[in-house]
Amino acid sequence: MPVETIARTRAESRTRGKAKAAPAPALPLGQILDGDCVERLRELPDNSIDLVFADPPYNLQLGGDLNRPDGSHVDAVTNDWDRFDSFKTYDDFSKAWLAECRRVLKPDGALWVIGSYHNIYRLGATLQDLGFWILNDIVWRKTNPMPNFRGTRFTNAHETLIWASQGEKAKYQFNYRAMKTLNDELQMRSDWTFPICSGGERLKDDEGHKAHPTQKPEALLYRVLLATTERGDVVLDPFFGTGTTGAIAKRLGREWIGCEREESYRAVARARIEKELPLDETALTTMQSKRTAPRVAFGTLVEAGFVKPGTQVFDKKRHFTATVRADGSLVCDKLNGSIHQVGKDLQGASSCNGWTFWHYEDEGLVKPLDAARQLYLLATED
Amino acid sequence: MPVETIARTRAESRTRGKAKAAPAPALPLGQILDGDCVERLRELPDNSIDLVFADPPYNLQLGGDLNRPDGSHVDAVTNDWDRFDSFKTYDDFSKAWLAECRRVLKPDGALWVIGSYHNIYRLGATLQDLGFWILNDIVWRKTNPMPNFRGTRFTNAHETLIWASQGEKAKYQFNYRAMKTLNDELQMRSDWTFPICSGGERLKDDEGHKAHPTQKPEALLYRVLLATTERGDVVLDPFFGTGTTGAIAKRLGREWIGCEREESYRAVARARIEKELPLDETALTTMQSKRTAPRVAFGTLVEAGFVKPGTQVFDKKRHFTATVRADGSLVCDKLNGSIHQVGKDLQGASSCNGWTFWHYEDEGLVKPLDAARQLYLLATED
DNA sequence: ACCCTCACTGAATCCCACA
DNA sequence: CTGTGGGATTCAGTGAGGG
Repeated sequence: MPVETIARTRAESRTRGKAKAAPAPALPLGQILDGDCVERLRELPDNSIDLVFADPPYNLQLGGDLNRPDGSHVDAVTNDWDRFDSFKTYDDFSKAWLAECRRVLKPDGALWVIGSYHNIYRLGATLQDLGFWILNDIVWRKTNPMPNFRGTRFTNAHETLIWASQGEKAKYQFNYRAMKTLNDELQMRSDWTFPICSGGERLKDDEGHKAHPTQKPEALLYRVLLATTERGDVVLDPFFGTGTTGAIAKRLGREWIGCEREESYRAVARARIEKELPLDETALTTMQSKRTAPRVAFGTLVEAGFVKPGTQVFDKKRHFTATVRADGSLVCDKLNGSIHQVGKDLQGASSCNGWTFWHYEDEGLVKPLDAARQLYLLATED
Repeated sequence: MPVETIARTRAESRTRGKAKAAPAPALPLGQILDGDCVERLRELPDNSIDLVFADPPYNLQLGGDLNRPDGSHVDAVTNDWDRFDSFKTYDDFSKAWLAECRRVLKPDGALWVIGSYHNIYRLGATLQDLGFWILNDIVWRKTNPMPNFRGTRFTNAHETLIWASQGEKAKYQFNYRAMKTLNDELQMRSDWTFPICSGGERLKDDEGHKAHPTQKPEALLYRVLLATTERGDVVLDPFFGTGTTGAIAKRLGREWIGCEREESYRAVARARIEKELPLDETALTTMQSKRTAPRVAFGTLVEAGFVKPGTQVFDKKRHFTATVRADGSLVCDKLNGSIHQVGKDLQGASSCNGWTFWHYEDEGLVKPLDAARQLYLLATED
């Protein structure tokens, strides 16, 4: 059975009953609602949202100041919006906004929440109490977490996301194939590894201070939206902050609605999303492709002329350089083998994704081999 | 200095107030209590346990004859449970055994629970409600999880552990230095990677079927006990299963108590622990934190001639220079006081560790004062 | 251009013995 | 109980600046 047919059959068999072409006109798409999210959500119609992504206050309850061993001061989250008197207060708050989310979500919609050990057990229990059905919990492993400066506990190196449907029997969107492709043809697991949001991605105010204390990395939202929405879906973020959800939704061709109480955050988010450009049709189609993306061997790209034998490939820091041979193997000094094998041996690592490890130059730009694979997939699709 | 001596000295200097040498005679050390854990825990004295490790069941239908804490009978299979009823029952059950654990734990004891997204949010919220204070949550990343065969969700590749103390202000045992050593001199993080329990480690019955459906890997218990107990501590496991906790406790020189309702599991556990051999003294000695080392006043080093009065000391960048006086105080311009005080004032910092801040020259080499302290400790041991 | 050093930073429930 | 003060404690990354 041709893969395309399989895919179309699956698409046709879906019964989420979305009306993509004509979303309810009342929805304030592409807007950041101003004010308390529970109140503003009340104004939205029932059954109108495809996905909620929520990054609520964590209720950190920090003690005194904290200094690094070098004496410098740690800039902690001490904002008013993160202060709650008790678990009861926090649970009541959670129940209120989760219940509104549940109402505005379509029956086949789904919800993501993110938190740390301070609040995630409250949130998880509350959403279960409300009838949400947990599909997975996801661990975001930080490659560069803040250390535990006093040596008192384990380094808190992860945050937790919960993905839940409207109920045990409810349908939900999961783009299995897109996730498997993204993960080099292995099933996407429940542990995701990303750096924290820093560098150029971290939004700053005019004085160079971070615009928001807890800005999330775009890669996280990218994966969430790619995994659990379709093009044109409406994504709601009740704690919009500086608008990472909106920016990535726009990039991926999804509609979005945000709620945010702080005008300073809203202003940053508006400017940011304004600048964001949607990916073009072809890129989105590839990513979203309903056909089963065939597994592509590197050798196929060489065969097809997308990578020429003799091409020099190198890692990002140009510590290693290898040469592509006609059969799709690499050679570097005395080592030779697949792109994965050689990358692994050179680094002395236990494994290596050659698609992302090796790079080549194309029109003066350095690109990962994976870019060639995408081009190939684009060209051979029809 | 032999490590044993260090360890003994440090252990003696600790003030957690344990009575290691003579644990309460009533404790059934090295025994697997037969029956419902809530009932059997009631027979244990208050404040007698150092650590609880619990791997509670979440498929409550396993037992078949489940009783609510109020005594009413629940037939999980035939009763038409609604969601609320089922969560309520599970939460009541959790509350019952967690409360008993809380009672038998010493004030400075701690608790571990392990679970998956099915039950961990209930457990985490319940233990918080009871007053336990979460110290970390830990993600066990499985190197070889069961794939999601139907491609409907992310591969569920982890389980979650929660580590909690008796309360916000309560003390707890954390062997920071041992963990850092175990992790190649980097702080141990909150994500741990282990394979699932399989191969020779997986206990089988006579017919080759696995003896217990959820046997945990020994490596997991090894790290838990190494991190949060001392030698001689009493570890309680209320859901003992095939006794991984007991086996590793015995191996690591910890005392243990188990509860298990199923005779078949108890039999497997007894045989297993019987065969387990404790590690010897030398192997059990772990890296100790400086925090537990005997305290040496800087003046003692001056008295003992390890640092001569009049010695010039300076910070690493030689921004500051001070002179050692006969009483072990430093003087620099108009400032004088302890090595810590002067370092602190000179930098305008909130605190300063003079041992590592100040340096001196010895045979042409620049060394921190801490080097002199180490020499003194070596020379004066025993 | 490249390398090296230094300064800075990130959702953090972050000390403890002794007087 | 509180207050005092000794002194233990950090990883990956970005970016600026100098050589």
